[in-house]
Amino acid sequence: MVNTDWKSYTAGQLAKVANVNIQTVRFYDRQGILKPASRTEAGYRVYDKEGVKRLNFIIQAKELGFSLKEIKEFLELRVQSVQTCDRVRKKTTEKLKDIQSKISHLKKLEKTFKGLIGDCENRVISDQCPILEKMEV
Amino acid sequence: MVNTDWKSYTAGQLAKVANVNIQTVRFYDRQGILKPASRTEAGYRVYDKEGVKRLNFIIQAKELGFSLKEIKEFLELRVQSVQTCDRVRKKTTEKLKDIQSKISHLKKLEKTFKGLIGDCENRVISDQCPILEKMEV
DNA sequence: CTTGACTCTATACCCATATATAGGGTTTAT
DNA sequence: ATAAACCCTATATATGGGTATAGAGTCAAG
Repeated sequence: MVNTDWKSYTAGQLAKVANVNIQTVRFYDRQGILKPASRTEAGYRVYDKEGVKRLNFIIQAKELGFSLKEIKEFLELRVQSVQTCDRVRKKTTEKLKDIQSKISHLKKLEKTFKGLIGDCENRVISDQCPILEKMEV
Repeated sequence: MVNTDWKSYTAGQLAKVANVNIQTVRFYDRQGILKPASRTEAGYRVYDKEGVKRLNFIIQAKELGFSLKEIKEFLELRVQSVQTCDRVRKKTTEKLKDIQSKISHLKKLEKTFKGLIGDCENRVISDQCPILEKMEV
């Protein structure tokens, strides 16, 4: 029985499914955040499903305002031994705070935007910047 | 009675309170997102509290993954007339979706990170990337 | 066994977002 | 009235995150 769960992708195919430029895939490889599972004899990159997942994670994290450097750190976090555990917990806890702060800021922004839509519907006319007016920054 | 609520800031003072480089303040001015309330005779930028709010908003929004161009659009959103209303509502609704999608992604990430800290505390050792393992992207 | 569509590396280029520097004017405290 | 500490503009440089191009190899279909 063949493992139908194992699908491989060339750099170009991976780029296509994730809707990015092939150069971006190669760039991420060079940055050390999207290494292929292997290479063919001819040197072609071979990615598996993990690669797809990884690339999608990178794209998503970028949209959330994390830098490639931070994303690299995320992807490198792992509890390989009891020794590394403390370091990982520290780093993770730190990043968790970032995440929670982003969520809370986004929620404020969400509220502000909803208010703006409401004003819009009620024809509340004003020349002030409603975003700044409403945000209790 | 003097209006003690009206405090003014030079570019340098504004930079200081927001903890950014003064060049950044000037850069944002040039980009049209942080225009001073006025200028002195000598051409010095004069900012008021609104400027402080505005700069803080810019910094925060940048952290949430919005570009200066998007931030500019945010700050320009206003219901000045019934005519502009539809455009504003459309734009705002669109951006609201962005915001909500970011919140939902961040919540997943939050969950993943919490799980990772838990594993760490329970000494769950693994060589896999826990972030990708746990994320149902 | 060649043609078209891929792949590779290396290198150059690009845009957004700053930061630094040069050269000069202004303000303020002494 | 002068020195230190600001401010200004203009311009050059830096950094992150790609994107494009050149030159060459690989692979599958006809």
